[in-house]
Amino acid sequence: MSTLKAVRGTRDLLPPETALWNRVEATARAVFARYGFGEIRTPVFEDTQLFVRGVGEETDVVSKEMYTWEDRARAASEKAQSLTLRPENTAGVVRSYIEHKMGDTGMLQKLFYIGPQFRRERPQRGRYRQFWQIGAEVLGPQSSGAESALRDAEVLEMLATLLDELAIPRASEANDGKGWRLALNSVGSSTDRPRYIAALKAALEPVKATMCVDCQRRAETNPLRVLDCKVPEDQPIIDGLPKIAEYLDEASTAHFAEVKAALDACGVPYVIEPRLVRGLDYYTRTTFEFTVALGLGTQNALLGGGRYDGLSEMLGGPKAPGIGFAIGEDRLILTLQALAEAGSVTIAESKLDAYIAPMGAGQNAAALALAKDLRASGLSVEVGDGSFRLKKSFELADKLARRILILGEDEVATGVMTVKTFATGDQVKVERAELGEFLKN
RNA sequence: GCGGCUAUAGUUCAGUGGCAGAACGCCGCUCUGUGGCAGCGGAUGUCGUGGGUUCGAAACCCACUAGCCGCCCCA
Repeated sequence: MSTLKAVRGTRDLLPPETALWNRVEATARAVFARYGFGEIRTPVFEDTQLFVRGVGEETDVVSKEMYTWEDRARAASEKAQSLTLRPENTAGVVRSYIEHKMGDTGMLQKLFYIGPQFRRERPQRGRYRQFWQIGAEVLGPQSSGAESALRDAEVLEMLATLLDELAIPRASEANDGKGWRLALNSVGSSTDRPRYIAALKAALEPVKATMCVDCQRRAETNPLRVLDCKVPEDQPIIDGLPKIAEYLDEASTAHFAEVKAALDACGVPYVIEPRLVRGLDYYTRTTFEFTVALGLGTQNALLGGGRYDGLSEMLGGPKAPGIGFAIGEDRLILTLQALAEAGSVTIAESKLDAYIAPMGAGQNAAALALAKDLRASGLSVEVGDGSFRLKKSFELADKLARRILILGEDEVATGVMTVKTFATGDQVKVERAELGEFLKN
């Protein structure tokens, strides 16, 4: 019988790496809390229609990357329902917002989530079929100010703060651009965008034959993607294409200007990227992407997001403008690991406070009882086995803990423990009553 | 989904048709209450899976699976 393995594109996260995941999540939670966000947990699978209507039927995510299946009908009267593992979480959050009538509170909703998402793509470093996103959404009725450029800037400033606190450097000349970089654009309102796409298509018509084969295809299927082309020969042509900025209406132009002004006021660096187009249909106005050229290869988008003023209505809900983002947690971890490898951040390996080495199996019970007391006082403690030779206990202890606590017949009888600190090599006798205090230093 | 590279010990890898290897790690001993350093010894294993070629395959061929790189797209 062949052994079973994690299915393609999925993986096990094991200690000690999970400690890093926990640290990242704890940092994110702490930052989100300071900005007034509360946690939301939505189901991992939803009605397929949520993504078809929300994300967009023609997007790659929906048209070819979803895990979709027919739920079984258990009774003749019941209809089989098409269900899908969530490929992203914004649609689910907005569905929940509508379902629980959060807009009726009149309050601005600030929600964050941390959880797995699923897309059936070809796996690669930084791209998995089950991957994790840390995301947040700000949305509400118009009277709550959800549409304000202030919210865009606040979200972006929060992200800059989070990355700073995770010790991911900002890109600069000093670090050869090996830090994070915020690319910003506005794709206009839901009426601006179709007008722009039509103009783009028209402008491409006479010149596309001279472009690369990929662009010839994109000109037909998805003209916006032509802007992303990296082929050097195509750049002059692309530079001559209409710019989205020329197609923004007055309100969108003003909104974008306000976002930029607020970012300037907060000291958040950004680069306007007129070519930044995002693949999900719900984006309007502000779109952004944080990239980092470190540890990710071509999957260098660390997080992405944007405004989605029409999404709630697309899902049959009330008008509820909003803005949100999703961080690729897997990619964030890869970035931190690459930084650690380069020595610019340290991923602290956590050592236990003490390792108790009973001398002989006869001391095992006393060792466990001592461990219980020390653990109750908040210390992290491992208990060795009395049948191990002392040399082996020392070797194990040195790997696992900062100190070794030797528990032989003498120590049990006198109540005076022998404690050795590995870093200094100091060995002292400590009264059992003072042991907890001693080990805390 | 397309193209390419790769798969050998716990890990990183060497091994171009003739006994399955190195380093690190692991276990034991030198050393029966003292780790890190050193010396000596030991075990590493479905050579990714299945088939084929061959007297003989880890190696050559085919298929499959998985990872990685690029494309598409995205987090």
